[in-house]
Amino acid sequence: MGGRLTDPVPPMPAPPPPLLSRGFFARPAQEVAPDLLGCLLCRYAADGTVAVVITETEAYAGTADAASHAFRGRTARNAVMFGEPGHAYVYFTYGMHFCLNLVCLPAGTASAVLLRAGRVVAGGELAAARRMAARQASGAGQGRGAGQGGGTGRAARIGISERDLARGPARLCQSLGIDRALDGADVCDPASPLQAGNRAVAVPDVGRGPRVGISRAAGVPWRFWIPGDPTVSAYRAHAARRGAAEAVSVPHGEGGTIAR
DNA sequence: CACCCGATCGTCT
DNA sequence: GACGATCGGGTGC
Repeated sequence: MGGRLTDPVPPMPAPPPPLLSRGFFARPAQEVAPDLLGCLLCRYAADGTVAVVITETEAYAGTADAASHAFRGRTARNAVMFGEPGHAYVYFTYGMHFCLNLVCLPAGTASAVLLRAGRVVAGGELAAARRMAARQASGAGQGRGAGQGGGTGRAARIGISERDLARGPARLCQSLGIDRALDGADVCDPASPLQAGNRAVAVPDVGRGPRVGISRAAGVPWRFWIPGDPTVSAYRAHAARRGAAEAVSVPHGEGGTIAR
């Protein structure tokens, strides 16, 4: 599907609510993360606009945080995290997914907030189309898809519920059409393809608990969410390494540095 | 509903 | 040469 080159570019909607300031992001990630709940995230693209209200976030404290991509210092991949606050740090993971972070603290320090989930409030159809395309592209299920509904199989069924459009960090990126091309985008710039706006909904309460899917610093409660919101993703502990021997003792006393 | 597993490849050891 | 800041489908209780 998708637009033809002759399709007119949709007009940019009126500017979203006041954008978040650079100063908003120039704070520790663990302070910014809960404050981002309820805020808007708008993605402007040639094929349309999609906006979400942020419902779940996680803070990563850079070189001081063993779970952060910046823990071991600056590399080509995480360079944006060491730059100005208010920019997008987008990374590719598991060979097929993208995740979006917003950089915190002044340049020179690496810190960021991972956006784990959102509620789509504009551009739902486009978001659903992107989600479907992504699922199809990754060869959903056991190949063989072509056999049955193949040829005419178009939109006969709606495979994605509204709540699942941006439920999870990779799904959120799919719905918003975010990939590495947006690494470094300034979300405080009104001319940017990705912008973050002030709170669009009240957030009377904030849930807090351990971050999802990490193996190091697994107990640190730096995940934040809007309690009761159905778009918040499910908690998953880090997957145990398959094939890894269980009782293997550390060959060379790693010391007692294992924080549990 | 709670696990379990495979897909897939860039990044860092 | 492992190991992921994941997702979706499958199995089993």
